[in-house]
Amino acid sequence: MRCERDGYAMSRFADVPDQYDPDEVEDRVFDYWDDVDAYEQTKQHRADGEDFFFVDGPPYTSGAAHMGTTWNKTLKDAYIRYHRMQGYDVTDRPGYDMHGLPIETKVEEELGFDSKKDIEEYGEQNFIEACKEFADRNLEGLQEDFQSFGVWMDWDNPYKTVDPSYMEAAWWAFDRVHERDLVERGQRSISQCPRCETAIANNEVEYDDVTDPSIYVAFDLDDREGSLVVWTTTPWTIPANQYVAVDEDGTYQKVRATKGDEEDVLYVAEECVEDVLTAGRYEDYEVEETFPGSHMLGWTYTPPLAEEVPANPTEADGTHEVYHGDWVEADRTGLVHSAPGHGEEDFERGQELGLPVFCPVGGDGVYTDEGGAYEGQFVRDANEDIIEDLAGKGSLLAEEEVTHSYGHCWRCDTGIIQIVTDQWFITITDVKDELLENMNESEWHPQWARDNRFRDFVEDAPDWNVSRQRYWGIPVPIWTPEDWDGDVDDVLVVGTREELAELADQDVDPETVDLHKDTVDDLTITRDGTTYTRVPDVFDVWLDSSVASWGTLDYPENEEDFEELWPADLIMEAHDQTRGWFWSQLGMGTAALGEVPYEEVLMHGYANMPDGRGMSKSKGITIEPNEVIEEYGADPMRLFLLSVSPQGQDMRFSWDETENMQRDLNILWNVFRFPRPYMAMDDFDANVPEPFGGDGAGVSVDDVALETVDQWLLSTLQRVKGDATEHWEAFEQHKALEEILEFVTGDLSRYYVQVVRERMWEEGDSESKTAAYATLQRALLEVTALLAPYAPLVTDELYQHLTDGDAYDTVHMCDWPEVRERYRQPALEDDVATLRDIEEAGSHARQQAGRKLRWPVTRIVVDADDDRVASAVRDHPSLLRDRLNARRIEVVDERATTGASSRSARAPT
RNA sequence: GGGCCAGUAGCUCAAUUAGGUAGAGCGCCACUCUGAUAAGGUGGAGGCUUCCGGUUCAAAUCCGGACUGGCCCA
Repeated sequence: MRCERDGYAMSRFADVPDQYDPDEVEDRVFDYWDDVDAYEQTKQHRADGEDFFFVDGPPYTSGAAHMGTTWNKTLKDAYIRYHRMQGYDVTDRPGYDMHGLPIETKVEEELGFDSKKDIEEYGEQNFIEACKEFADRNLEGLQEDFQSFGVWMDWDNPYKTVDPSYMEAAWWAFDRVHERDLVERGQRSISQCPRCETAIANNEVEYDDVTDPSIYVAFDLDDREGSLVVWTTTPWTIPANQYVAVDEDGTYQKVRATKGDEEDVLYVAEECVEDVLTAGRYEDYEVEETFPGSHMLGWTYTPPLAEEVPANPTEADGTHEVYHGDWVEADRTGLVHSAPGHGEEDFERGQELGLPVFCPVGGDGVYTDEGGAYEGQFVRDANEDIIEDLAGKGSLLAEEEVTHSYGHCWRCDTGIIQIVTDQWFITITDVKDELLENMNESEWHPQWARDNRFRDFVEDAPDWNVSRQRYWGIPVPIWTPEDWDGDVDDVLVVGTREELAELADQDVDPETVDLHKDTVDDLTITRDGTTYTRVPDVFDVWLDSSVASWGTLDYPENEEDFEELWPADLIMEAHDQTRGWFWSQLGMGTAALGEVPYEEVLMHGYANMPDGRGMSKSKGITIEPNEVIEEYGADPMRLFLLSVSPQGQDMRFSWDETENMQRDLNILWNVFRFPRPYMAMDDFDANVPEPFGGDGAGVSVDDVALETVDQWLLSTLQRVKGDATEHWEAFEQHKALEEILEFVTGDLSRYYVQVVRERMWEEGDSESKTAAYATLQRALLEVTALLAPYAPLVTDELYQHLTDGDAYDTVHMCDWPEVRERYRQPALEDDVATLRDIEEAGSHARQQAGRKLRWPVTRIVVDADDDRVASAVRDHPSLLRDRLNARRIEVVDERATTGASSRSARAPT
């Protein structure tokens, strides 16, 4: 038994503050939770329940919780609480995504770094340490943020993607993927951030409008008069030109054009002739020939910058020729300058054609010595020289500017460049069918998210470039032999710390080894006389969270939980994760284990501003969760967040609705407070049934003579519980909330309390009064439990009062309220609905007649238009009589009266 | 540029599944009550259902097209 704690007195029916003050409730309940270890007790309480494996999508530790993460964690918390109340032993380990380029760039900013050189000078180890500190700092902030609105997860034991045990989960998975022959090293055209000097994934590219040169260039044909006209916005790729692509089915023309004394013969697509010649400021032209693109295949030309860039393999077979390209459209000129060393399509077609890959640009965006005349220049800076050189040779037909959307690094906003480099891939395109099959094994809410959005993404997904040329990440666990020829079968992939210790030439303690780059880079492996060294890359940070479903269980270090729990029963994230975590988990799960690692997905939306705009911290367009908590409280904020659909649709934050939620909680508070003085006076022995943590003693609704309205309330409550449960099971907790709140404000407050007030005022012993007490007690207990997942703080305080501390230590240990069929009386619910309508009509009549409710009237005449109305009145005469303060209620058959509408009541005679 | 989702009262949402006069709660205004009073009661204002076309006796709903917002992709 508890008694008093820090002024939180529990004596029966006493000390309930007059008003609902969310701030004070929060203070009291947070302290109380600490005092009684409410969270630990609740978990312990369900320890023997059926397992429910929820996996937390780890938020990235580069900032504070915003409204989106707040909504996300509130949803997770509510569903975890609901499942616990349903008896499940729920896995609730929170996670944090702590590696990656975003943190590196923030740390670089803090340290005032501009490039990789600064990092190298500072020292890899120091830099990694700084990144870890940064991530840890933010993690602490997030933990506090999440707890500030009552989220119950295992805060003492979060999974961190930077812990060796977690990193090992990624190594293990990658080893599996390698065993399944899905790891490949190869050249690909990738997006490269020249500032961060690393490859970035397509989904890390952000598109912004920029102004670029727009040039038309003539490539002189070798064996015939005239030139091919190509168009590009990246003059810096001209040095790497290898071929020109046309559409073999398109229509092209040979045009003889003149300006002044000058005469040029140009080849362009028919549809583009007009525009090209206008751009080139030609005065006149004549079409000499019209033919399909196929006619031009095999024509050769001399690249205009051959002299400036001698390294361009001009002599190689098949270079500087015209080929067909599927992607070519009659846009601009209809002939596409192609550089297999840069563009993705250019590269792939070039591979098909067996053309050399010539990329004279380094990872920093600077021309290498292969860049010839442009060596040492940053590509964008070289544009000017290149355009000038082209003009000098008479190859520049036109120079304009164009504003178009262009890819930028998601972190540092530097314009990306396409270059071909060696990267490590997981070739998920080899298991595309399996991915699609596995995808269908998972159930999504809403379903269209899977069948439209996600399917499209999976179908189009290219191989996954998992390597990054950076520092703060999980090192790629590949060791390559000296003089490696590039065959992946010859590399060593290390799957665990144990294995690393066994293989490494140096002493490694698997218990304490840190797996970060600064540690493992120095480790070598010698096998059969050959020394292997680690590749320098780290993993794409998306790979980190892709292994969360086993990383959260510390697998492979701990095998037991994995065997029992995996795959996840449920995950829930916002719709941006279709390309993110939903995808990376499916990809990694399939590649490593052949399975999708989650069974159910709840995909919610984004938290937008009240006017519908997206929130943006950098633009200062945000509403911060702590502002809302300060203004209206944590419970009201949660109630609002949980009052909107969690299925795919964006939410507009609403201050008004949050205020309404506070108002509704205030009504609940008032209803709860109302009977307490009377109960105290009568020393009412309140009952707390066992599912609510009590011993079942005291006066329950089964021990008293329930009156009609009591029975009605209990019946309605059963309906609400039934509906609420159905809504929760369908992942529509917002509909459940709406019904519960409607019950509280509409049924409990507005009707039941009004009806039973007079019974409370009866002096001395009264069966009727006791029945009302028991009914209210029961209804309040159940409502409190129903609202516990939504408003965990205030409901716990109400619960303490309702149980007088003589039950569980927290409402969150209660079972989810069950429907009791024996209390159901649908006919009575209908009758009372009718009576309430009549009462309303009666009140109206009184109002119009100027007779206040305190003045009794001798009779009220109900003009019934059907039998059900008539019988409702006849079956419950006293209820209506009391409500309308009439001596007599009469029902008149509709045929006997005229002019009155149905269910109307006439006041007074 | 392409895909998906959304657009209904001041706010949050119903009604769209199978076309049939657009509803609720809150907020607002007026009146009222006063033994839960930041509660309760009665009445009221408030909508060309984003816009434009089409199908139909009939469209918020079905079809086509725009616009706006969100996410994703290029």
